[in-house]
Amino acid sequence: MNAAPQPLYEQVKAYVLSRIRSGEWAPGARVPSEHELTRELQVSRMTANRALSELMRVGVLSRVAGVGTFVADFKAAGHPLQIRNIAEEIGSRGHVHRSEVVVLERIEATAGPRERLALRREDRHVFHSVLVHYEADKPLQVEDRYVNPRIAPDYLSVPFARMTPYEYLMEVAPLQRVEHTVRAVVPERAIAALLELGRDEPSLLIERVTFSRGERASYALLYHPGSRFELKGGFDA
Amino acid sequence: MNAAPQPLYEQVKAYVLSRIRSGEWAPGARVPSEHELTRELQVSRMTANRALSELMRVGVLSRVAGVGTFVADFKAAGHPLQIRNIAEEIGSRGHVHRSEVVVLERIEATAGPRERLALRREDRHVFHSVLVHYEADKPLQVEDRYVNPRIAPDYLSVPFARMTPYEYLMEVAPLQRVEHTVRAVVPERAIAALLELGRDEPSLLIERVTFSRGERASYALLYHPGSRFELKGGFDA
DNA sequence: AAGTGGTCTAGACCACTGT
DNA sequence: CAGTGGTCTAGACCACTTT
Repeated sequence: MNAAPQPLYEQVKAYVLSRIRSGEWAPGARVPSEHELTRELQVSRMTANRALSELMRVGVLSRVAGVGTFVADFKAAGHPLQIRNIAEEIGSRGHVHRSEVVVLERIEATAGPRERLALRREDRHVFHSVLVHYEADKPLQVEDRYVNPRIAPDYLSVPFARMTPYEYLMEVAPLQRVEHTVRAVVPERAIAALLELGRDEPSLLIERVTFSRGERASYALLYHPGSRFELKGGFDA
Repeated sequence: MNAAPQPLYEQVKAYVLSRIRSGEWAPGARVPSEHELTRELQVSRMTANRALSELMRVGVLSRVAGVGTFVADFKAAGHPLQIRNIAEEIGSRGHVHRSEVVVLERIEATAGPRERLALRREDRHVFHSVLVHYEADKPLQVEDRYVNPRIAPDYLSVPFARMTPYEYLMEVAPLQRVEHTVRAVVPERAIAALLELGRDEPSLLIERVTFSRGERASYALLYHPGSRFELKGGFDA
């Protein structure tokens, strides 16, 4: 995987993340202090500090000066300014990602995908997949995706048990541009059921069109439970 | 060496940012190396490193080991979540903006604003305003805002018939940083009524904290009708 | 060879928290 | 009071790039 050894602080991060992932350190639990890590892992305090600080920055840990470091209560948060692989995002929060394929098919292109993928008249079909992504066994995203067959002709035979559609598309089609729209909606019943939402519970919907090699590669509707998902961002003026 | 209010590395960041803002260091220009900053600003190399690394992380600088540090090229595409004045935004769509003040008061700080504005113990009160912004006579945003009195002591006497809270705050407090969170919610009844929403209609909620002069200036809850509002963005990879 | 950023150490002082 | 995280220093070694 990576011939070069990881930096020490990355090893410390991995150590902490693995303990969180295994459930050994549950949300709210106390994490060893910098001083303790210094002794346990034979690293300097600055190195322990860097590891814990970075994990705090990405929301995995919560630190209070004078008190200690704790596993953060998890609240799923995506970054509106980045496109991230949801599997990676969940992993970086110290949780297990799992996905289920609900639909994987080739269909006649309907108006919505047709328009957003800017299909030509002779393109009659598109690939269509619906997956549910789970974070710690709770549904976090329903991914309703339409794929341009010109870009990914082998889409139907991708082993989605082992990789996400996002990962596959990144492999076969260099990402050029992304456009997205964020809305609050009450999803239709089928989507709500997959997200295990109650009646009239709101959902954060991200509509995303990706471009590759000058063409529209994929059009995805990403539904998230309003109660468990938020987009975070920030910037300096 | 450090009796200043801001940490040293923040001062170094401010130093670099001010030179970039003034145009002295244009995009692509070389920024002093860590070693040079060490001499120029009388800080240790680790401190200079932290400042430059953090500025790289947020996209202001670009660093290449063995080469140097440079001012990053501006991104061609805008951020999906820009801070915009809602009055301007509505105006740019060719519609009439109008707003109504529902609440304008000084209240005892409760836990939410207290935490998000990082108020000190001696700060007991905050300013609180609720406005409804209309686009072509339809409510587009309910702005529920808490303001740090240290930053805007005259907030209660601002003529909000003529300017938005956003405009006023931009005048009295230079905007330094913004953090926001986007969620899909069903708003409480009072908010829903102001937005003229039906029961269980979803709303896109933007929570926004603004920073000025190193302090948290304002904390706003911006509710939008899910059926009539969306956030759009895009960028090139 | 000289300069750069990336990392790491072993100390240090501080403000704050809990007991 | 002892423990915590936040910050800071003055060194150090490394891999890398440019001259």
